[in-house]
Amino acid sequence: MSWTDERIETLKTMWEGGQTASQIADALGGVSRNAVIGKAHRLGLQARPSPVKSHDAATATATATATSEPAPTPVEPVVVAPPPPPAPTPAPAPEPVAVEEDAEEQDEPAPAPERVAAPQPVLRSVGPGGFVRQSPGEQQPPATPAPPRRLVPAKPSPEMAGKTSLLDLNDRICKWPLGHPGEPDFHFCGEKVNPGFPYCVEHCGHAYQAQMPRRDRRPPPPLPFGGPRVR
DNA sequence: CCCTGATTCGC
DNA sequence: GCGAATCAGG
Repeated sequence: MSWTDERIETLKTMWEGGQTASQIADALGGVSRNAVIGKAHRLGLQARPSPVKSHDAATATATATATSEPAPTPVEPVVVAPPPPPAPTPAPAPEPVAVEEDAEEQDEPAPAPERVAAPQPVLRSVGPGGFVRQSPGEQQPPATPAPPRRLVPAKPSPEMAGKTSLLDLNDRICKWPLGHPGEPDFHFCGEKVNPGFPYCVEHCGHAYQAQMPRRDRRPPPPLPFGGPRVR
């Protein structure tokens, strides 16, 4: 298997969406999770909570040098760290998007300085790919979940006529994917969104459900990015 | 044991 | 560039 554009796209989308390497690996099929991780790194995607990465010093010194001098006692032994700054910075910065030449819409650019403090209960949502997403109030602002990248050529085929293509996506239409990318009739729902959400009311119903049962292994719902093609 | 991601290194 | 082997924490 080789890393085609489409597979790389899927990898990025899933990786940034918080999927584990294993999940991505067998969603793609034909690659090991190691391959996925390797590729992700080569792509510069990274920066994800890893269980293994702390290499802070302090591990070495500990090993008892029988003779005193347990610690040089750096200045300020017990001073508690200063109060944490507010800065509610969402960690993953999905890299600045380059493609966005769209003429300014006639409405406000929506700097949205004030975040609507949505009293979201601890509610996880499961996206169209069957993967867990953050609740809108929790972290991800009501923005496009998938990279606003150009996946598909403009409107190559007549089949696309009347369909909502990637290019038609904007902040107020439902981005629920229908079909698989690459397939001739792949398009998006296109309904008017449920304000504050990336999907229309109906699809929000699908997207946002309490994640109740055990975190079982991948359910088989259709992936939005052309999941495990037949192997 | 299982899982996870990170790194290395021969190809 | 690729990914198996290996490492290492949870």
